[in-house]
Amino acid sequence: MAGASSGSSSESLAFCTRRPRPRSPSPSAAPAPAVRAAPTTSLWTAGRRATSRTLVLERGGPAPSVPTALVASPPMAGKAPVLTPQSEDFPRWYQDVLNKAELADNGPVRGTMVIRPYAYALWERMVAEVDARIKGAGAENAYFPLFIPESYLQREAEHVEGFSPELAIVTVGGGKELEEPVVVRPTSETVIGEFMAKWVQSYRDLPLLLNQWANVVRWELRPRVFLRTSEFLWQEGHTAHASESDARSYAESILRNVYREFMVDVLAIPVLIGAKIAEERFAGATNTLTCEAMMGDGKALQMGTSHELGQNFATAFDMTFSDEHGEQQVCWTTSWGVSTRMMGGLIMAHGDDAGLRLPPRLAATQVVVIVVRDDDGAVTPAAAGLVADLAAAGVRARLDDRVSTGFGRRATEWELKGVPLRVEVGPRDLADGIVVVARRDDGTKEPRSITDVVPSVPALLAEVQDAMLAAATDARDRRTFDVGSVDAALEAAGEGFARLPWRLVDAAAIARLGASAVTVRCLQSPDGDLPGSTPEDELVAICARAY
RNA sequence: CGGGACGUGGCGCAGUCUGGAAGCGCACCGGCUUUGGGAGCCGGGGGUCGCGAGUUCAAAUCUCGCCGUCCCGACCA
Repeated sequence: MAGASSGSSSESLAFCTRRPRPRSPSPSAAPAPAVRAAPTTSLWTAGRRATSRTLVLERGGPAPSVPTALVASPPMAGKAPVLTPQSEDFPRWYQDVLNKAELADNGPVRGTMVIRPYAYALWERMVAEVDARIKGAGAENAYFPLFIPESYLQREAEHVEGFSPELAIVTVGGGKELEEPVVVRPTSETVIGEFMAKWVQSYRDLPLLLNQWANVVRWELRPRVFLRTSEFLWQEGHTAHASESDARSYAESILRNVYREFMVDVLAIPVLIGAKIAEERFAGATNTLTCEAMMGDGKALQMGTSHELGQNFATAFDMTFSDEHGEQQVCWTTSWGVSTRMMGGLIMAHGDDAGLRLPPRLAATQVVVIVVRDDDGAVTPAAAGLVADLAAAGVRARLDDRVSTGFGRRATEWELKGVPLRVEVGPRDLADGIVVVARRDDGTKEPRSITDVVPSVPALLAEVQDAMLAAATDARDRRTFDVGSVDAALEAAGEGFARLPWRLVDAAAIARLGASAVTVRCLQSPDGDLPGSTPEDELVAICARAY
C-alpha cells in the first residue's frame, strides 16, 4: 500500500514549522446568537477611532470644524449587521454580498446566473486586462460556434469521458429531431482543433495562437453563483506548435505572464502556481498548470488553468504539418482559460464584513465623490468639479450627489460595493477648503486640502492596491503550514493550505485526504515555482479544501 | 445524484403542529421635518403563501408529486 515513496517514517516527521493556531471553532462550536444581534463593537468603531486620530494629527491646530459626528462616532449598536459576518457563516456572507452589492442573481434555470451591471462592469475590466495580456502573448481573438457536432467530442477518448456527464445536448431544432445531436460547447478544443487542422499546413503556419471570449455550458450538479454555474463566461486560448517544448513553454508563459501577473497585479490576489496531479488534469491534457488562490475562509480556489494537450487533440483532428525537411509531423497543442469564477475569487479573497473590497486597478469606479449635504447649492458643483478633475487625471471617478438620501446610507452602500476611495465633501469642508478621503481597504479617513486632493489620488490608489496585495499575501501565509505527514496535512487543511512532501502522497493518502474533502491543489518545486525539472520526490503538494 | 434544512410582497421573517378573512421589520411611493455613518413622523402601494394534483363546506396550514434554494458528500473552470 505505502509506495516506495512513502516511508513509514513520515509519521514521525515534525508536524509543522508553523503550527496552526488552535483549530478554528467548527460551525457548531461558534454559538450563533438566536437573533442576529448587533455586535457591541461594530466595524464602525474601529474605523472611526482611526479616523478621529488621523483627523487630529493631520489637521493640527484648533481644527474647529472637524465634523463632530466623525469623531464622536455613534456606533451602530442596536443595528443588525449589513451582512452576515464572515466568521458566523461564510457561505451566507457570500450570498449576502451578491445580493446587497447588487452583483448577481440566480437565473430561472437551475445553475444559471444573471450578472448585474455592477458586477458586469468588473468582468469587463477583467476582460480588458486579460485580453491585453493575451494579445501581448501574441494570440489573436477569433470566434467559434456555440454548437458542436456530438461526433467531434467523441474523437478524443478522455475528453468525451471527462465531459459527458456535464454536457447539454440539443436534439431538436426547427421543430424536427436532428440527425446528429449538437452539443452546447463545454469548451472548444474539438471545433477549434478541426479548423486548426485545416489552417495548418506548414511549419511556417506555426505557432498558431488563437483565443476566444465566449460562454460555455457545463451542466453542474451543485451550482454556486460565479464559482460554479452551468453557463459561464470565459476566455479560452488554443494554440498549436511545432514542438513539445514550444507548446510547453507557451502554456507556462500564459500561466505566469498572463494569468498570474493579472491576478497579482490587478486583482491583488496572490496565487500559487503549480501542476495538477494526474487525477485533477483537464480531460485530454498531458499536463495541467494552475493558479490557486486562498479565500477568506482558508479554502482554495482554482482561478485559472493552462494545459499542455500533447498530441492528443492534434492526432484526433489530424492536425499535421510538413516540417523543414518536408516530413509530416503532428502538432502539439495547448489550451488555457480563465472565467467568471474569478469574480467569486475576487469577492472571497478581499471581502470583509462590510462588503466587497476592490483593488483600485480593477475597480470600475475607483473613487466616489460624495456630496454629504448641500445646504446652499455650492457643494455639488465643487464635488462635480473634483470628479471632472479626477477623470482628467485618469482616475475612474463618479459623483454621488443624492443628498435626499442620508449620508450614512450612501457611505454604507459604497462600502458594500467596495469602491477603493471615497471623497466626502460637505459645506463645512468647503468652508475649510478640505475634503475627507476615506480608504475602503483599511477604513481610515483623513482630510486633504481640496486643492491638492486630486493630484494625490493616483498615488493613494497605488498605495491601496499595494496594501491589499500585502494584506492578502499575509493572510494566506498565516494560513499556510509546512507539514510532514498526512495527518498533519489534514489538520492544517482545516485552517488553510498544507505544504506536504509529495513523496508522502500515495493513492491511499489521496483517499484519506479526500475523505475529509481535502485535495492536492497542485505540485510545486520547493521554492514555490512550477515543478519544471524538479525531481519528483522533491516536489511539494499543496493540500487544501477547495471550492 | 445521495443525506439534511428550507421555500409566505424586493430582502429577512412570523403564522403551519391544532384548517376558519394574509401579517411584521426593512426596502419602495407621497408629504413634511431632516441630512458630517444605516433618519423621523404621517399617509400609501405591492403577495393566486414555489408549482400541480388531492382531502375538506373551507388549505399558507393536512396528503402526494414536482421544481427551486442553502449546507454536507461524489463531479468540475
